[in-house]
Amino acid sequence: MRISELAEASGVSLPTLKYYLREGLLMPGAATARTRAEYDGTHLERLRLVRALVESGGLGIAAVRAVIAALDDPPASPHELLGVAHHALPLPVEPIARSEEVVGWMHDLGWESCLRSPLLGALTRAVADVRAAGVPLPDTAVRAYAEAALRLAAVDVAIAARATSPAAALHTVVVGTVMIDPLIAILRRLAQEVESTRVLGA
Amino acid sequence: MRISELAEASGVSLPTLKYYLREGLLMPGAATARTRAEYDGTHLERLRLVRALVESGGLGIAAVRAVIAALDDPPASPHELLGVAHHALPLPVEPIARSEEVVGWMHDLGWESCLRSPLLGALTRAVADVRAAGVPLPDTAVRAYAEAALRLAAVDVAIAARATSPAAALHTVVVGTVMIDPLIAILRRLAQEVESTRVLGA
DNA sequence: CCGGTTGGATAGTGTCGCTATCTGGAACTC
DNA sequence: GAGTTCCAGATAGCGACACTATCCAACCGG
Repeated sequence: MRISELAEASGVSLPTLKYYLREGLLMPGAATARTRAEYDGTHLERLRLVRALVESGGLGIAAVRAVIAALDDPPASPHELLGVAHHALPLPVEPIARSEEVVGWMHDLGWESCLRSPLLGALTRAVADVRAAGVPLPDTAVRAYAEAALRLAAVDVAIAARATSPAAALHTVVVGTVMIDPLIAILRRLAQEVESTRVLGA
Repeated sequence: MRISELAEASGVSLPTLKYYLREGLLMPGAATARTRAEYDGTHLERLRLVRALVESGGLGIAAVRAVIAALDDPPASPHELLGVAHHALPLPVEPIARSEEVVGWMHDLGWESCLRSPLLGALTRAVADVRAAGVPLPDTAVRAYAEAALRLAAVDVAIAARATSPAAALHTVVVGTVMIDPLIAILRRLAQEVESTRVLGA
């Protein structure tokens, strides 16, 4: 299809398509002449990915480019997969130096495999920010959140394990990680309503 | 303290302080003269809240203003508390018309108390976006996510229940809801590493 | 009584994600 | 083959946002 058809099929405006081409978020079509190129389903798919990452995932253009670069260059072993995925993704908050407290939590939880993760710096920052905002956050609460997070992660891994190729698995993990965050945020708020009516009665 | 001292104590630049005053995010100090005002600990506290909401929570100025307005006007009953809190908070994604599917999920989960929530439109959108990005998302996965979300919410409610006044509870719920989202996102990624090494072996 | 700070107002900055326009050329239509 | 439509590539502009800078008159502290 031609670019105008791609615009119509994807719902993305033609100037925006050109912008994405310039920024390298969308690969060029097959040139059929010096002023004509042919686009296909892969372009449509890529566009859906880009729009989803930007709109629902809240990623910036540079972050989307990094994600795409990672997806185009999948690791050989499933072992490195998460590392590549998490490295391509921006952190939810700016990390600071990891605190003793969070390292202690990792030990308590038996999460020794995370001790080298740069995410611990982000976790330290997130906890500090919550407390700075005046919300009490005892050890037990973090522990409970972590245990619930493990259940979330079990679902994530189960979904990713169904992928048929490393490339597909990487796609699922990267996109799933960033796009399911808002899904979980919404489910959490709904669950708060459920839980609070349960606790407080009608 | 004077405004310049407030700037130094809070780490927020003086022009930014003036900006927050203009935007109504920071209440005016007690005027000691026509060109002099006195600020105190409450201003420092408010500033910490604003910075946390903006930097860690990712809220815009308008959203912060709405949150602050809600906090300054707490509801009488704990029953309305969540409604006020959720109403003041921006949705993680732009909602669309709720689908039959998500309504069905609410019934399956026994979450009938959510059937009127505007969050269902956002949930519909989030699910559609995940699928548009090419990640399979079966019923069972959403169900499992929802059950984990219920555990998260149980912790939220337990934290909020320890507040001593409706105003404090509202503060905890609003701030906790928006600021703990990134915390959960980070814990989820750490848990993914744990879970994947568990499943894939070393 | 005078240098330095303050409140209030207004204007400017940098970033981001597009959006609009221009140009030369190619393709389709009749 | 003339007329119309479309396209790639390049450049410039826009609107929102979160600040940031500057100016001025008032006023305090020494």
